[in-house]
Amino acid sequence: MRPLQPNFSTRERILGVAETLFARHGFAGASLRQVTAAAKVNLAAVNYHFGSKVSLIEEVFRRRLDELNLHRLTALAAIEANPLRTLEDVLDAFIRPALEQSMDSTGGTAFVRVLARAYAEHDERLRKFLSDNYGHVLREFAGAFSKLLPRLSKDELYWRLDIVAGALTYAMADFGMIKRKSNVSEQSHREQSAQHLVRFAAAGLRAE
Amino acid sequence: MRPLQPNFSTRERILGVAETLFARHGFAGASLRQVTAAAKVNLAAVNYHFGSKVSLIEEVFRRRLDELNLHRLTALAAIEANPLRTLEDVLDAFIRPALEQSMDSTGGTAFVRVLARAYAEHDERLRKFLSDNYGHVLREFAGAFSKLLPRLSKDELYWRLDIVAGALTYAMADFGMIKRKSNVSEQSHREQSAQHLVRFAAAGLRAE
DNA sequence: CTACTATTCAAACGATCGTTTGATTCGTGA
DNA sequence: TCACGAATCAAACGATCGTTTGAATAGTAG
Repeated sequence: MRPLQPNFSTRERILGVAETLFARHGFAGASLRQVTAAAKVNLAAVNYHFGSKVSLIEEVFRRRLDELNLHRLTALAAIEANPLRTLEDVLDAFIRPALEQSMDSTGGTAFVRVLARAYAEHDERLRKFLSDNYGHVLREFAGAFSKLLPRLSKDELYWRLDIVAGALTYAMADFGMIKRKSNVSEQSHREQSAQHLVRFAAAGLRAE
Repeated sequence: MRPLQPNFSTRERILGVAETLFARHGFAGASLRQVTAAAKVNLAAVNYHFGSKVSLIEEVFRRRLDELNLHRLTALAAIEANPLRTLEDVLDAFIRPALEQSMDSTGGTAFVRVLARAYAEHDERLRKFLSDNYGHVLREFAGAFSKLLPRLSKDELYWRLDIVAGALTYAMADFGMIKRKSNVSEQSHREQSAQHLVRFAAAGLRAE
């Protein structure tokens, strides 16, 4: 038995369905009744396993972001060991883990849309949660970019990184016209996406 | 008297407050009771003047987008008359009207955040409404970009325009780290923003 | 002034929200 | 087998949701 260890199946099923429905209808728009019905679990299971809807939302983020940002930092560390590293390398260290995760079989596709929603939400609690738990990752990358773009002022760099983050979030969420052609695999589609984003972002960061 | 012309004050007050609260809490997150309370009007006034919450949301978009896209098309037409037009000119025609509107005194700041939410929402009805009413504007701009980027395939162009749109939406919504310094005017802040966005987007579109 | 419509208002509708409760079932250690 | 905590369940809580109703008020045309 696993005392104090909540039922894995129920807990994971709730997290997966919540991720999907939060991506589709937003945090306020997806109700716990929809979530639990789709997950085929009892309504009370959410409060039993997570305590509240807010905690469930935070856990949806934690489950993906812990792994994602670990991969990002690992990739960044590997890049920084190379003295010949380029802007494209650093961008790739940031973008590729996100695209790879969004490709995984356990439904990471929905999570990038949840992330996009988080950007759109101005909810103070959610922003504080993300900043408290993952702000250091963004700070590390900002430092790496700063070294590679010495001619940019700090303000200017932040300006551009903000745009890059927005474009990345937007593109990854698969908004708009980007549609995968049926004759290219999901794998190569993501590979192309990463190359596009890296090239586009590098050009923007280097402009002028 | 103005028969069939709803009370201007009440109607406008609802639209303004709704825009602010939709930007802050989302379409599902902002209730009609919050809206009408903040607007100091009766709860039933929303259904009286707009019919439903969905219609109110659409009217919030229509009020701003009619004017915004008119300005965009006007600016584009002026640009296209010039045979020496550049990519930056077309981008400016798209970006500047949005930034100018977000600067106006009647609270356009909130609207760009509503727009960002609309991008994040996957709501089919809302997407169809926007596509039906304003899709032709995007199509016109895509044509203008296409002429200036003849070496890009149609797919490649759409890829990049999608990223540009994402970056623009994100940046305009004032997300992340971009903060106006207290010693620069709102006017020059927006001017700088437009220049940043145009420069960044042009570099990305021209890359490779 | 009167008649009529446009508008505002308080109140209530049924539905759904997140959360809590208390009983029941499950699963294992002793 | 028994006991006990973990987990699930149906049911209900009060609150809030969007919407509707019917009466009260405002404001003008005749």
